[in-house]
Amino acid sequence: MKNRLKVLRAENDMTQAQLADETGVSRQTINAIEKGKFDPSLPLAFRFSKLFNLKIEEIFEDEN
Amino acid sequence: MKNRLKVLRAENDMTQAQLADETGVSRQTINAIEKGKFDPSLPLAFRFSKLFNLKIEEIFEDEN
DNA sequence: ACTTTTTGTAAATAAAACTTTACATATTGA
DNA sequence: TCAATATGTAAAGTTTTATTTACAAAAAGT
Repeated sequence: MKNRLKVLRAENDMTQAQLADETGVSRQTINAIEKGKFDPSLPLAFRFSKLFNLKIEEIFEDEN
Repeated sequence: MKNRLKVLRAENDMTQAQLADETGVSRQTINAIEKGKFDPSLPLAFRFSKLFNLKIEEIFEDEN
């Protein structure tokens, strides 16, 4: 599962720590997701979605 | 997190076992998600989405 | 009424998501 | 160049998602 979090952060001038803070997870979790170590839970995906005003499908791409 | 899986199954005339089969999880997992015991992972949410040709947001509703 | 199919549920286990602490490296900026 | 901020990563632990086996109850079909 690919994601555009790094770009979205850049566009919104946010650090990993800020994004973590706004979505209620740890900075390491954001880093791990950006680095593709694991996928976020569905609830967390919804929080990204609301924060960036984008559909989940516009943030995450299910490869395969 | 609410979901419309039960209704979508009904509309598509599927049993929990069939949905489980088509999305690659166990029947108990489908039952638990329908009953609200837990939320699906993001990858599983994408599989429901593709199967029913609906956006994740049209299947799952993030209450709160 | 009886049988088959479907749904609900439970317990034990496994796997994935996420936390905390901690430290190392990279980037920015004074 | 030095200090501060941001990012990458690792290990150990907790929580959440999912599996397997198994059985009971409800619904549907004959």
